[in-house]
Amino acid sequence: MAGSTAEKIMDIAESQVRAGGYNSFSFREISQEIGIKSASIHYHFPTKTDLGVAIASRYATRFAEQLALIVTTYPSVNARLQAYVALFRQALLHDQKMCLCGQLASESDVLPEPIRLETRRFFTLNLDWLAIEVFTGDDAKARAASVLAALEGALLMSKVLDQADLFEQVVAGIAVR
Amino acid sequence: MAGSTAEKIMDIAESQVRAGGYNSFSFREISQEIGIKSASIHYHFPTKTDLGVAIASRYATRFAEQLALIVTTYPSVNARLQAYVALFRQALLHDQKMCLCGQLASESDVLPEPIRLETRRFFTLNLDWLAIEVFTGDDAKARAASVLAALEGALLMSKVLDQADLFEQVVAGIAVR
DNA sequence: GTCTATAATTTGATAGAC
DNA sequence: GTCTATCAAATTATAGAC
Repeated sequence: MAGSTAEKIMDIAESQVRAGGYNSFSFREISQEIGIKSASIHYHFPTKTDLGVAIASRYATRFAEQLALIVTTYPSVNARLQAYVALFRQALLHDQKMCLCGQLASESDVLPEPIRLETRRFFTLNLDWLAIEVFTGDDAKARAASVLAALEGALLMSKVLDQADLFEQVVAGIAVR
Repeated sequence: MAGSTAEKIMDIAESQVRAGGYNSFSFREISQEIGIKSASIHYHFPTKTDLGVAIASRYATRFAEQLALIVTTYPSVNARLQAYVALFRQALLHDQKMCLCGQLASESDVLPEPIRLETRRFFTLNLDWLAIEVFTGDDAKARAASVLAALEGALLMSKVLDQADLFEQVVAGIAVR
């Protein structure tokens, strides 16, 4: 866990949210894990909303960077889709947790508005990317929605049932055409 | 909102959880909505965990009853799948919220064990039903997982983006074979 | 069954010293 | 940047009167 204190705070906050949701993480838990006092966190992130926006924004931006990298790396739409699926697989295997924005989406009704907007940004940028860089034709948007829904749902099921192979079973049904 | 006080409590609790998650609902909010004091809720449900188990168990049991009804009503696997999808569509359109157990699944890491078990029961009974009453063949389990993941993910996306047509786009890609 | 009263804990947040 | 000290609010929960 390298990086500045602010980055450490964000790393732990993201981990907590992905485990139990926005209302499940606290400044005190984060501070104890880092080894500082909870009051010190307010120096880096004045309010909890500020911290929530920061991790959601970072997550969406990092994802967008990965998507851009996929486009420049793979000319084939099949390879792009495979690499895209791998992004979600990593979330499950490496972190054994939900997609951060999938988690936030489930509680979007009670999120502070700025956090909800960042969460929406994640979903729209994913849908747009799939509908432009992977799928073609009249039903490109619909197919994009199907893929993203399947991946988010697969993460959800794999998490609650603690069965990583469920994710692979769902992934096996995903194809470009 | 008819029924006994206990049922009213469960109705409101379920609504709150489906909106913002398990850590987002409180005895005080429920009591204010009903018009009693929060202490009175403890008479019906001694602890918050008890209430959480009650609504998760009721949700899973009701769902199981619907599944049994579908089997006796429709002989065709196509019709069964269509009726199954309609169960999730109702959750979105009528309540404009997540599936209760989909919501609980996302926070399963921080749920009290009895609630997590009820949540798991919902998913296993759905997967088992789909793999027996709708799909056939070697990949029946995989196809069942794909359908449930797509539906849960579709609810998630439709909720956060506030676009009910996203659900229909995903549903359009679901078929028996 | 519901009430009042209260306890014990946790939470996000601020002020000011260092 | 981090600390101590403190605050106001919300939370689940209990005891006992009615």
